[in-house]
Amino acid sequence: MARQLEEWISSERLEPGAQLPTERVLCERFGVSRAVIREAISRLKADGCVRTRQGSGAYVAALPGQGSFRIVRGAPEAPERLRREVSDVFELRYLIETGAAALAAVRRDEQDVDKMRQALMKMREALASGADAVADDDAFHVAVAAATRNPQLERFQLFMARQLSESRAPTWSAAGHLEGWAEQAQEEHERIFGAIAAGDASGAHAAAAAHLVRAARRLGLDPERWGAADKVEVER
Amino acid sequence: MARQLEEWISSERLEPGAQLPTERVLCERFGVSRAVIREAISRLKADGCVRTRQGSGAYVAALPGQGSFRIVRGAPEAPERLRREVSDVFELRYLIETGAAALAAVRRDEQDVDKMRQALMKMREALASGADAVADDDAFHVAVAAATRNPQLERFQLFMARQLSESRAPTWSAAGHLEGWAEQAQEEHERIFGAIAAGDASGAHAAAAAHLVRAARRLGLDPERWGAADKVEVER
DNA sequence: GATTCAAATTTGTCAGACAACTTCAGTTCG
DNA sequence: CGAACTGAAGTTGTCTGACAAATTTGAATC
Repeated sequence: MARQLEEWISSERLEPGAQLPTERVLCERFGVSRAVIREAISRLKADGCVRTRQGSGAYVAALPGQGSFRIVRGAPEAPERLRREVSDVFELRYLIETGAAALAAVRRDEQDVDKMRQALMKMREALASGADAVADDDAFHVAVAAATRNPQLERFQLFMARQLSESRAPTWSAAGHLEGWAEQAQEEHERIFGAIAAGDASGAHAAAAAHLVRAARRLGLDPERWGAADKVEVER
Repeated sequence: MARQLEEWISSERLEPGAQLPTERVLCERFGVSRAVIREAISRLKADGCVRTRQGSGAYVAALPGQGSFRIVRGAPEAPERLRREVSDVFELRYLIETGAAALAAVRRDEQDVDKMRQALMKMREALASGADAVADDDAFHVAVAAATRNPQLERFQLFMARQLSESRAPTWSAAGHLEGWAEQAQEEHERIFGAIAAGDASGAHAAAAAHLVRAARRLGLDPERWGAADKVEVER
């Protein structure tokens, strides 16, 4: 229902600042009661794209999707689109996580290192027993983000981890263990950890980059062109 | 009100899957009517951290803030916190936009270049007339993101631009013109544009980095430690 | 012990009412 | 004539009570 309203607003090309029809009008237009309209509007308010003023009306604050960032999933009937989306998200991860690893290497303290070590240990155990360690995989990457001392970065990593935890499933599945994917991922994690613990920013950057590229390959994606993003002249 | 409920859920340490109290109970607990509770819950549903099943109840789907990413603003009475937050967001921008510029240099087509050129021209005019060109500043950065051919990246840029358009205001204010900030920004933009148009990935990366560092300085932030994020060994 | 069925519970929706606030036209006064 | 005041109309915010739809629960039955 809120979805319908949102789409209607989009289709109506209401620009920011424009006033929405009154609740009563919307009730008639959609053939529902005021309570339903109000709940739909409150969802739009939560999304940040509508603001209301008592006694005045409801106004468009921003276009849908700009108030908050969320990863849109392609419909399940479009596997090609989904593949493309996952690939795009991985590229975004590449930009952020490689930089985050480098920052973590500079700013981490003993507590951060401990958290990473714990996650690594759990993954090592899972590796031996053939168990599933997706949660620990997530925890490791979140610990790295937390070590940057940048809460915004940490929250973004947390957010992406949740959106992408399915993408880690193949690595830790039965097939993943057999193929050696889990072992390979573990090795990559250890290398990232080592560089961060040693305070080696460029090493951490490189290790994170290698991890992401290989993770993408394990998912059957094509990360060949990402490299352009860090062809940097070392100026310092 | 929804904010209160969300904080209550956080403070209650309800884990994903846990059931919320019934609406009637929440009514008593908060001393409001069912309609208010329902609107608050519908906001939480929009945030993706609560799901409801008719006849059964409401359940925690994810911890608050993980369903969608949004930049939380510190309360206006805490300028120090706000400064820190803006600084953190700029660091995030640094990671993403420098990489985006490099990718754009590799993937841009003639249409992308046109859009950037147009935004630049408008800013140049604004520079001459002393006008405000925040919108064109936004448009330029969005055009760069669009040129990466990664819709996720573009949407993220769009999202951040909206959150941060206030941070561009000082540059284009009357004071900004007098201080030469607008002119300085224009120069930086031209350099980014030149590198992208020429297909020079590392140049675009460096130009974007310089722009962000200087923009941060114009806001009185301290971007000294960002550099760690791209101390990369050039391996290729 | 397993199944079936009805009652209780819970969310979803509807309708009407009033309070709080905004807007605007008409009125009044300087 | 202009400005300030006034009040009515319109709009959102909240409350109340009711019923529909779905789920859960528990007792009766086989």
